[in-house]
Amino acid sequence: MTRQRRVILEELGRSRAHPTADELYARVRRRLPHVSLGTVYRNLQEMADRGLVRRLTMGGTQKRFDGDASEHQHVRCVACGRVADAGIGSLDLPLEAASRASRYEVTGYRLELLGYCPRCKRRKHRLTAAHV
Amino acid sequence: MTRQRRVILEELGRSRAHPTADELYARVRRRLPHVSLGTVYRNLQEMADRGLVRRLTMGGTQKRFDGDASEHQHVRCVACGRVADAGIGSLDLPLEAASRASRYEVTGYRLELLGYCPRCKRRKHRLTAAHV
DNA sequence: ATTGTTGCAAAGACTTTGCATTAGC
DNA sequence: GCTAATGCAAAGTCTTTGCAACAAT
Repeated sequence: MTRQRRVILEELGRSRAHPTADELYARVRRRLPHVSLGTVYRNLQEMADRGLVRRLTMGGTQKRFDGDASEHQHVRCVACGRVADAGIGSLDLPLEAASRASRYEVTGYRLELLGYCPRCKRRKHRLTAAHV
Repeated sequence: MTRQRRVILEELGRSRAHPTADELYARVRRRLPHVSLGTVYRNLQEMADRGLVRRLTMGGTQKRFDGDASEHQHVRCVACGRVADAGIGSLDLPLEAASRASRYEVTGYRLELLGYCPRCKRRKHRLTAAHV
């Protein structure tokens, strides 16, 4: 447990914003100015493999990270890309039906809710390609 | 409507495999040996914007494309990355509840089912990072 | 002392783009 | 002939990695 790793975990845990690696890097850098992006990636990778944090594949081009590793769903703002907890837990999806129809053995799912964040709600800009 | 665009669309429509851009490129190349990857990307982008094809953000690192633009769900094999139609249409998810809990205006969702394809079903390898 | 981690920079993987040339209508 | 699309290659974006120096136990 190095200083870097501790600070990375702390900053991730403290953020409610599901930051991308470089957003987290910026935060960590305020406390450890000489930390490198590679270290941030390496630690996130490591901790995701151990199940301490979650790596989120949302619709944008960058991965996001969540200090809360428990099973829960997220909403992404299609206007600005912001991500938040959706406040709903696991769902009862027709995995059986999907298994039969696809001939796969369907064992789980990944869900991403889409919408407009409080800030973008009113002035709904056009979707920018970057976030779709 | 250029020759390239026609062939790209044809090959995408013909494939049931939800190919990545480079997989599609390989197929198109068999018919148009001098086509460039850039052209494939440009046309896929263009046609996705027009709603003629769908660009799928699955769990892997590459985007995949679907010649069937209608609303339907997909399954991805966590062992080999293969993608297939899940055989289920739209779902009735608690978008209202999510809206209230998150303060977003939740208007839609993106779902990806996970499992093992027929080929990988038996010898379930460990998940490779590339496809998770 | 040993082992794992860091910083740095370079390399990788995937996608987009500038530009002169060519094809479509 | 005019406009839009192509091929090529370079550039971009995000992420991973090799390696010598360094820190943790």
